[in-house]
Amino acid sequence: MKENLEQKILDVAEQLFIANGFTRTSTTDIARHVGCNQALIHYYFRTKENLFQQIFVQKFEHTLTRLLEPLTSELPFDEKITNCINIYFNLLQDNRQLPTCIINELAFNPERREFIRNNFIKNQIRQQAYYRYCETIEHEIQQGNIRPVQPFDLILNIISLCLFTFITLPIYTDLLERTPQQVEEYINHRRQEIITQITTSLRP
Amino acid sequence: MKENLEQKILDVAEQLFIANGFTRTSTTDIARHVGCNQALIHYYFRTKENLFQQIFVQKFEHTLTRLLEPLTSELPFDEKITNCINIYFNLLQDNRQLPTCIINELAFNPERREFIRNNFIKNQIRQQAYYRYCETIEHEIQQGNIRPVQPFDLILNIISLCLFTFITLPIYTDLLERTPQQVEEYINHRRQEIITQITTSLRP
DNA sequence: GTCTATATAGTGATAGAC
DNA sequence: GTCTATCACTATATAGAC
Repeated sequence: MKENLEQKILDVAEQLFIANGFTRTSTTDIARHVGCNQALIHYYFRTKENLFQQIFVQKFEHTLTRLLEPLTSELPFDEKITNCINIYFNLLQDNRQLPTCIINELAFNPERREFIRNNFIKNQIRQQAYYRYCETIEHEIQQGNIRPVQPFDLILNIISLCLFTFITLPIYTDLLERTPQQVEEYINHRRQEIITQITTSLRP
Repeated sequence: MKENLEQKILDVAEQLFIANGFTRTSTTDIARHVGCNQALIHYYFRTKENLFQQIFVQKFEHTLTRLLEPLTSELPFDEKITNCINIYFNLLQDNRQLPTCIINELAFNPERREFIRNNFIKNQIRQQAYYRYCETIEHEIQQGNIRPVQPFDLILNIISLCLFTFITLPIYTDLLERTPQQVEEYINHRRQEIITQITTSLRP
């Protein structure tokens, strides 16, 4: 039963950590949802911090990779941007609470930033992908296809607009009393608006 | 000493809550920073929740008002947008951790959204300011001065870009190992980029 | 590997002396 | 109004039986 239970703890913990954050999730909580004793959580992962970090690192790694993929696709440039935003939105629609959790942990916890800095920044494959993306942007600017913009700024603009939609989604839903269907419509509306917003802002 | 101490507790609590969030701040923490006993916090505010809510509501109210002000200024339209982003950036530079705290509390705590919904949404003065802003946008669109855009989307775009800069500021600083001076340069760079980004995206 | 029991520490909150 | 002492609770983590 070992393999199964360890994985189940990971799955349940992931769900609870993402939904409620690290401090709001207790090992007792996790155990109850798994259907086992609280001591077992510590048997497999020794500390709550270990358990969290394992999940966090895996999610972070995965997200970082997925973010860079659409930037280096072989599509023509204007389609590439649209494609990129669409992929981000698809990704976010399947992981609505993840960005809030990640940003939250990184914003409030210097040690977690320290950890990420030491383990993720110097990934060569990702760096190459990023350089390739930068070259594309500079090429498009030189060709006069888009306005002068720093590649890093463009990424920030896209991520800001996409992520913010989902970070504020519970707020939007509850404060404006939206039905689930209205929320889906809102997400797709924002998706289109952001595509328009980014592409029009890039015109030279 | 009453008046002074109560105010000092409020000040210290505000600082700690904004820096670390509600769950990460204990009343013992607050007392230690104030230089008094922990029981005193409860003497003045009875519960930690009370203390937090008092600060939170005041900050939220204040922020909401400040956000609407620049949208209804008497400036010509193109200056108005620039002015608006500049004011938001000034506001954020003086309250760098506030948006993370507010969004965090609202994102993870349904009761706090419920509370905000019941107490802040139906403010008549703010609603009038918002309607006035909407009319301006629609007028500019009809005149052909800007592209068709829903007023709510424009606000969301601006807020997304501005807030995200500050929400991710600790991450940017630590992960890329920026000096304080570099961080200030980055903020001002983003300020200019966002102004460019929004204004160019509005061209018809 | 899984359980019960427990050590240890921290929390928010209250009672009561001064 | 401010303090000490303490309660009731919850948390993480570990020891040890099975």
